Amino acid sequence: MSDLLERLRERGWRLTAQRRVVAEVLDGDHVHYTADEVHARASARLPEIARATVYNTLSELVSIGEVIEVSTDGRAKRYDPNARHTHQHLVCSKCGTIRDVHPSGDPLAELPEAERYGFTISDASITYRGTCPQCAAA
Amino acid sequence: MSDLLERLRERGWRLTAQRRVVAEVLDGDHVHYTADEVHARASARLPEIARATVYNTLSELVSIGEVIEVSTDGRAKRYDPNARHTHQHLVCSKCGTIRDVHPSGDPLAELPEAERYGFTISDASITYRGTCPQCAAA
DNA sequence: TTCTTGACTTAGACATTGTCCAATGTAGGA
DNA sequence: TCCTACATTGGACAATGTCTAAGTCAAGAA
Repeated sequence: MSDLLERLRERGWRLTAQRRVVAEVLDGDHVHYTADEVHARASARLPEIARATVYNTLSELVSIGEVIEVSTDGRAKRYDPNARHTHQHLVCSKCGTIRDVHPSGDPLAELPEAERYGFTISDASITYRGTCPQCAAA
Repeated sequence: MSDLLERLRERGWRLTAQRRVVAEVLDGDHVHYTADEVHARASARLPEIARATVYNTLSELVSIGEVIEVSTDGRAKRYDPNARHTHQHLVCSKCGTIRDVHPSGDPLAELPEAERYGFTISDASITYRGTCPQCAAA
């Protein structure tokens, strides 16, 4: 994740302790925390970090494309740092767990011209829903 | 939409004025209101209808599969009454307009077994994002 | 190194969306 | 018509996110 900090610096960002901590929390694959979870984990390392700062930093990371915002259920948005490799999401309807998955087709190519209504389409995201093994066993 | 009322009656639902009004508001294709918009439109016909009643009725319609809940942006969920025909959604990133669309492939079939992580998958939804003609012109 | 400055952070008020509950009302069967 | 279980109401509450004014600080300049 230090390369993320590097990229941020190249964009002229001021590297504050708060931003560093948020970036560290988001480190790793298959991480899909809510803003609140990011705040909780960041607080563990930097107790005085403000909620607003976490929201600000997450929004900035999303706007420059380093992190993807995932809203699967109308509850809290989740933040997915694995933005450099296109992938889709598999969500457990019961516990809300999210996995990154890689389907075979290209959904963008599968939308006929007649179904585009003049839109300029930039992106397609697929959400698979089901029950995870843990919840199925319970 | 009177057939919806008929189906509800068959399920043993009590047909109250409030439920009737909510069903009427949801009548038609390409309708994707938020709960608040449903409430506003229902209030126009039945001024004393409570917010909680609208939420209750919408939840019930979703749980019996007459209406689909769509959360495209982490803001308010939208309610899509066109549930009997499977379809996907095309969302304008600027104004939030939603259109129903029908891509060619079957996303469920495109998720390899190795990418299912033991989940029992029940459903796949695709959200296309882009800019609608109106917003592109502005 | 120290200074300066504009960007960053903070705390808390506020906004939006959704849920819950006790009291009241009523649809539909007896 | 009367009963009663189910539905509705209104308002409190909860969860998530946004905004603002005042204070703080990273990083370049001198």
